[in-house]
Amino acid sequence: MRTKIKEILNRQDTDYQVNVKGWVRSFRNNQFIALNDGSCMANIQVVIELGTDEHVVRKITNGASISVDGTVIASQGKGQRVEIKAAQITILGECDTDKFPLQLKNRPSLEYLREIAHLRFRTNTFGAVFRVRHTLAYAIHKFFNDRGFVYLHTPIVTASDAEGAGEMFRVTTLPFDNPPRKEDGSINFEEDFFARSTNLTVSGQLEAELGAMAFSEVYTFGPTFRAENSNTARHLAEFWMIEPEVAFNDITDNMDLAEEFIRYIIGYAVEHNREDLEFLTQRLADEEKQKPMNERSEMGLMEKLEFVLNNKFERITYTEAIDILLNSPAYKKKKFQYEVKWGIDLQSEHERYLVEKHFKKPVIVIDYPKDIKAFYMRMNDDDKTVAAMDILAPGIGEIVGGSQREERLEKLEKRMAEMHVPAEELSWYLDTRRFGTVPHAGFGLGFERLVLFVTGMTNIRDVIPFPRTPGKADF
RNA sequence: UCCUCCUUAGCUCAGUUGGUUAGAGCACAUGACUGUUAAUCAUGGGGUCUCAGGUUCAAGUCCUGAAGGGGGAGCCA
Repeated sequence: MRTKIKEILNRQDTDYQVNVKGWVRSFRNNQFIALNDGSCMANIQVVIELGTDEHVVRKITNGASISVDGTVIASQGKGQRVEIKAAQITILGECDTDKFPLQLKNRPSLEYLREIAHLRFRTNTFGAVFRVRHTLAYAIHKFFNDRGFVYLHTPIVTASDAEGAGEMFRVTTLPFDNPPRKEDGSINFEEDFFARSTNLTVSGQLEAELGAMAFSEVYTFGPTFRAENSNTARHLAEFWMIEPEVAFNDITDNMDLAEEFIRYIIGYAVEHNREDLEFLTQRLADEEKQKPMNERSEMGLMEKLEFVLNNKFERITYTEAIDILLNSPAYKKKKFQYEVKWGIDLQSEHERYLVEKHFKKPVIVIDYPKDIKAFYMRMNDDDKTVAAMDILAPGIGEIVGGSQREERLEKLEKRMAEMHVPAEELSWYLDTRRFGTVPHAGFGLGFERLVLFVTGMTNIRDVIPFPRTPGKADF
């Protein structure tokens, strides 16, 4: 019966028999094995007896997997509370140290580790990142479940391309070299698997709205796909998104939900992954030391998370945001590259100024001009703005995008016509407005951006196990 | 997609004005070592200087192009 290393390190007593299995992180002095099984950041020290079979000892190398039977005892040395006095060591899998790229004393770069993503889980950094990622995913389900939300599985293959959230990946079984064609020469998708053109989903929102019109509160949490040629540290072609949708909620309820949600899951991670987050805090601090003074962030990672937990998000309207920017020293000194005036979409530099310089905390911006937002967002009484909301986070930018949805059929149809959204393809969506429509609101949160924020990592490719980006789909 | 920077040993990096046989730390191998903590000590092996052209008596170093990567921007989550 195997015991997890985390369990042994958490127990207060000693002098009991255990079996542990894991991977060797280091082997010192022909005597001390640092063993890790991924259950926690810390290794356990295994002490081997004099006279252990030399054939076995020679195979205890960095990266090798072993099984150890022995006794947990109070450590005879400094540096750890307990250790395992080994009675029997079995080599499960040898590791050719000459070829194994991970060594404790090497400092491989994150970029290099990305090329060996199948092995990077065995490093402290990625062990911590993906344990935190797991905890966040669990906390998300727990948050919604505790509040009576139904987890709705929206389709991954979709015929809907009406939302316009981005370029889509086509799904087809038609032959590439000689697809069936119509008389006008266009490809005849009626002969395709689904008898129509289909794509990978860019968002589950429209389908989530259908569920909210019956269950009152639903959420989706699944993969989404965007075929944009985006090469940045904040974009992936395949990423996971959380999209709650709540009937009877207005934009203020929506903000309250989003804020409570973010605070809850961060708090859950801080509570359950403290060791990992403290390691990541130190890692980030070490990385920051490489930067010039003026580029360093004012807060450490743990400090930042505590700050978010203890401070309300700032809430402003788009119009107020524009005023702040127009009156900012940065604007007066012509520091902004892009023009600032009412009606523009806020650029990265504007969002960064508001979040990182002006408010120095997460900011919720609402009531955007209708022309820069999607057709389904609810028109405000001024007829110029819509009840949209974006949550902007320091270092990440937009982490949440949401809105109160337009529940009035005539207004929705009018907006769809203005924005050239094909109403006939979305008749199922419009049915919700025909049959017992209610005010409702929801938002989308990019899971990897949340993981970035919580782990203090800076590249989104380092917080998803196997990143898919333009030109890259390894593993 | 655009701008910009980078590519030298398994990894992280030096490499001066274009000039002899391209270096260091770590890793790895061999040996020593039973209380180590990124263990330590000794010895040793390890290079198509990303690739393809070009300039030159001479190119890791200069020029052109390609590929890969980083940072920033756009699109967004």
